[in-house]
Amino acid sequence: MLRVGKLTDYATVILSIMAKDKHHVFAAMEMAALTGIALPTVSKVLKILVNAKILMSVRGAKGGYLLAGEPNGITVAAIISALEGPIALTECSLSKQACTAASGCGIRANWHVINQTIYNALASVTLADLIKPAVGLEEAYVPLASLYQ
Amino acid sequence: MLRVGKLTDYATVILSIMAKDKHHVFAAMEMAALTGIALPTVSKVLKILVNAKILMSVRGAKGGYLLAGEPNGITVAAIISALEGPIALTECSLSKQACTAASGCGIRANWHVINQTIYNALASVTLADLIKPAVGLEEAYVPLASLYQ
DNA sequence: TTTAAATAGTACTAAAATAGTACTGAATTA
DNA sequence: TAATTCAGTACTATTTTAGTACTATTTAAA
Repeated sequence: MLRVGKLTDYATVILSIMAKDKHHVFAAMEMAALTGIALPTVSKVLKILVNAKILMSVRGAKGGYLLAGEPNGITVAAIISALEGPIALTECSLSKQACTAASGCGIRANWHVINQTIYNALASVTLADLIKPAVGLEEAYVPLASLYQ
Repeated sequence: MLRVGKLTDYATVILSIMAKDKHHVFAAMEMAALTGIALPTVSKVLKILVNAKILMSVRGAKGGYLLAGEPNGITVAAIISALEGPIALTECSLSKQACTAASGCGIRANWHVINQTIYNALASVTLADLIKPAVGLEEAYVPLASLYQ
């Protein structure tokens, strides 16, 4: 439901490995070996992360990649945005008159609130949190409905 | 980023229209006219919603569709699940030894927490909320990070 | 200075998911 | 019994995503 692509998944794994050894410069091939992901694919993900300024790259022999900042400054929202593109909700696919007449627009405004809320939530979790041991699921409850009361 | 398909979008529009006129039996063709969505597509969405027990159907002449329950009992999570299938996170796409060795698994557990949290949040919003006027964005802040402290 | 190692960028191909359509069958009402 | 309307299935086309290939550029070391 919250569909994130495989590349995003790869990115979190790659970044987590880097976060645990912050000053090590990882070559793409090294990362491919560590994760089991094919080299061209790892390479693609790494390039995307550099463009998003989440990673820095060092070119030439002995080059590679390393985190551009501290793990607690890299948010999950930033990682997802880098891989999945700008946060685009479903754009209005109804004709404008149908939208207004059929009361679709008000719904969409509410959708936007929900999506923004979820984005904010993801922006509050960082790579540093991600490499901590997982918390218990029973604690993971955020009542979004309170926004509507 | 939180990508929901077009059909899910259609579903929210359709359900909102129905929620505003709870006892009216809407024929598929009527709904197509109201929304501007092509009849076969509306029909497809309606059938899916019936299977998910979000809608009831009345067959035969003068038949159609209507809500199976009260708007405040139909959650956004239920609507999304109906259209997008069971909430499937990205399944582990790394080899098992790489996963364990490369510390990917701990990350995935954290992913699961985040996804579950977002699901819970969506489960707290109902169709009744969705047809209310939208709330201001500045209020829409849910600090997920608190889970990690 | 040359060679090897490594990233940068672009473009392409293949596979998967999604959206939309068509058609046949079954139920209900008039 | 005829007309209306939903039920179900299967199919096709489109779009998105994943993955690959290739060339250029940069840097370290021999």
